[in-house]
Amino acid sequence: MAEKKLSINDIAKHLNVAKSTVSFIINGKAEAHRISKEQEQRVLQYVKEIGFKPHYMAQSLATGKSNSIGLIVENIGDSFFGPIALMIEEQAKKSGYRIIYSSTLGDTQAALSVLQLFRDTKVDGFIIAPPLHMEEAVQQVINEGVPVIIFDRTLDGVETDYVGTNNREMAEKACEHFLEQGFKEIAFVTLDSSQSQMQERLDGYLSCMQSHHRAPIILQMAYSEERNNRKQEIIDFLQHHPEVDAIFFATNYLCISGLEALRTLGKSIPDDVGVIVFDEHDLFRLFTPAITSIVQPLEQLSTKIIDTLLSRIAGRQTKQAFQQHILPSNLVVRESSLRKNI
Amino acid sequence: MAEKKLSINDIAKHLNVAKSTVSFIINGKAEAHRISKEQEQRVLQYVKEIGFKPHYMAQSLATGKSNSIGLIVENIGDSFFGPIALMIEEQAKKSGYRIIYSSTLGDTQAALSVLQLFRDTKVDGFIIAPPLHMEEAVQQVINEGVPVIIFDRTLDGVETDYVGTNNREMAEKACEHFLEQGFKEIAFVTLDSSQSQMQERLDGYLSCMQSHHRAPIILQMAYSEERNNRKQEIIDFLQHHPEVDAIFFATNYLCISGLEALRTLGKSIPDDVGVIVFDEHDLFRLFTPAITSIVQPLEQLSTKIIDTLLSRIAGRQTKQAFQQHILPSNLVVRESSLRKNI
DNA sequence: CTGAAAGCGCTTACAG
DNA sequence: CTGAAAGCGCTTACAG
Repeated sequence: MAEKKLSINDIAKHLNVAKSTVSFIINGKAEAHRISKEQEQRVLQYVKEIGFKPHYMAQSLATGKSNSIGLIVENIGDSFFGPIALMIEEQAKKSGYRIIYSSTLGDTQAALSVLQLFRDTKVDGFIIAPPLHMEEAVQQVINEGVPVIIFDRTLDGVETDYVGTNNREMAEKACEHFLEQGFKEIAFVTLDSSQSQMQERLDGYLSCMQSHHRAPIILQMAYSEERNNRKQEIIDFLQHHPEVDAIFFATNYLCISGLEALRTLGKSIPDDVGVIVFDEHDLFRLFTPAITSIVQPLEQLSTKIIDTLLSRIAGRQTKQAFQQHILPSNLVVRESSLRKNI
Repeated sequence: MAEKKLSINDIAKHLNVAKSTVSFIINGKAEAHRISKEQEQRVLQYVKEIGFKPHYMAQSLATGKSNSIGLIVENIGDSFFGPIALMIEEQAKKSGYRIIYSSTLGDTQAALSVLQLFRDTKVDGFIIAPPLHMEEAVQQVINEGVPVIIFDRTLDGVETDYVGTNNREMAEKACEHFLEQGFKEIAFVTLDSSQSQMQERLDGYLSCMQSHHRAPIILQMAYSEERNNRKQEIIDFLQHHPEVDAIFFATNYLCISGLEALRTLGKSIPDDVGVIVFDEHDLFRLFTPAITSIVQPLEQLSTKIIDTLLSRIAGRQTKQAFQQHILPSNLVVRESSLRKNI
């Protein structure tokens, strides 16, 4: 059954030409090497006939290119990273690149080891939403000349392209919106993470509270927490803070746990507690009441990420300075943040 | 900056030993080749010192192994495939395999071309949730001796391992549950796809209806349909079938569109219409009312898929017959399928 | 116990 | 216009 795979060598022999001639023709460099049209046709014809496909590994070894991109995200099964990964893949495919991915689940060790693995694989470029403490390792990759795009959260002191959203501004906007609607005691439920996007969201919240002379009420949780523990932790928090009449969740999964907690406590939204969440999810659109969300422009983000990377790989921008691309999100106001009787 | 990458050759030269000796030692075959402990220590020590990592591509080219697995799913951003991909990756990582993935979005052409791409990459094995008409291409891969695990839907006539769930049985069970709860006119909303898992779910529904002498009411939609069109199509369908008092959705995304449709129509669940859906989603747990779901054992499925594949790759099961692993799902009854006033 | 050599399948100066 | 040859970095019979 298993037909023997033919090589460029076999073709050369069969056709009585040099290996290099075949190689040139296959790679569309026939003209550049002034190979006769007849030769070219003959080879192309035969290549098609036997369905020859070059051996990627060999090609990679010889050229030093792998035609693959390493994608390192937090969780490929997440409603933020999943769709982004899908779109990035679609675009990469058009340019002939494969995606090798890995989910870190926020674990720095895991991220470091997969970064090493991908380096060994000689990926042509990286797209990374890094966990904490990746600065050094990522900088090293960049120093080796491999293009890296950082997204979703920045990496302090690392010089490379970044794509993200206006976290601080949107958080502030969400908070202001609560106040405009007459909510007074606004809690912020977030991760105990010093990742930049989390810090920015926190900053936005704090800044709003401060300028309105209100005391911040904050719950910070571990990323690794089990879903059930998260729910319980939120319940405890709310019981210790009965004054809270609005909650701003810093991520979609925190909000999901939060909605479970509110349900358990029998709190009604938005009458007892208003809700806003950073990031979108099918759940938030369809929940009763629908949840006000800060929606990131996933498609634009993906496009910007992959375009920037491909340009770097192609070397078109080698001299261009690294850029910070901030694509603004959108506050989609739904029922959960509207005071009915204002 | 970019330090020159050292090769096995450099090591050999530096240490004054043969390349092969270094290779053997690095690959733990020192003993088998009766290399002296001192040599081994000396080499290992130096390897560690300079942080040498073998070049994967070169290794692959020489051995014919790539240490990577091709994962082809419908949509990596989906709440079924996303989590499965995450778990498969976690497990594969432990055994030193990378995952290269691609989403087909149900498009056979896309799937064929990525299959070819992965073959050229010399992946060591495939995990595929195939779209239609992949029989021939997949069989060809198998014939070349590359292990393939098919999951979620079968491929007619293709001889290989399969991992899936008891679609037919669960669909029947869901339908029976509706009837027990006093629902009479049960509609089935599905894809117009002849994929096996869809057919099995349809069969289960039909069989239940038949044995209770009820006429089936079916809506079949295209996978490629835009979300908004899907919603509208469901609205039209329900308006043409005012008798419907329960809907069984064949997939999670169909149900999401369905919930939007019901909301637009102002129908209340379960009083006007009961709802059950095949597959789980955060939305279904937290929706008001919570939606009864058929929950697949994602973790078990992932484990079975990757274990089976790794065994095949290791050649441990070459002689073992191909197997059909059917892991049963669970009908999680929630509010949406309970008749309040029965 | 160890080393020289061929080979994996390609690319690319270089020489004619 | 075309071909012989070296090289990418590894592995693995084979010979001593």
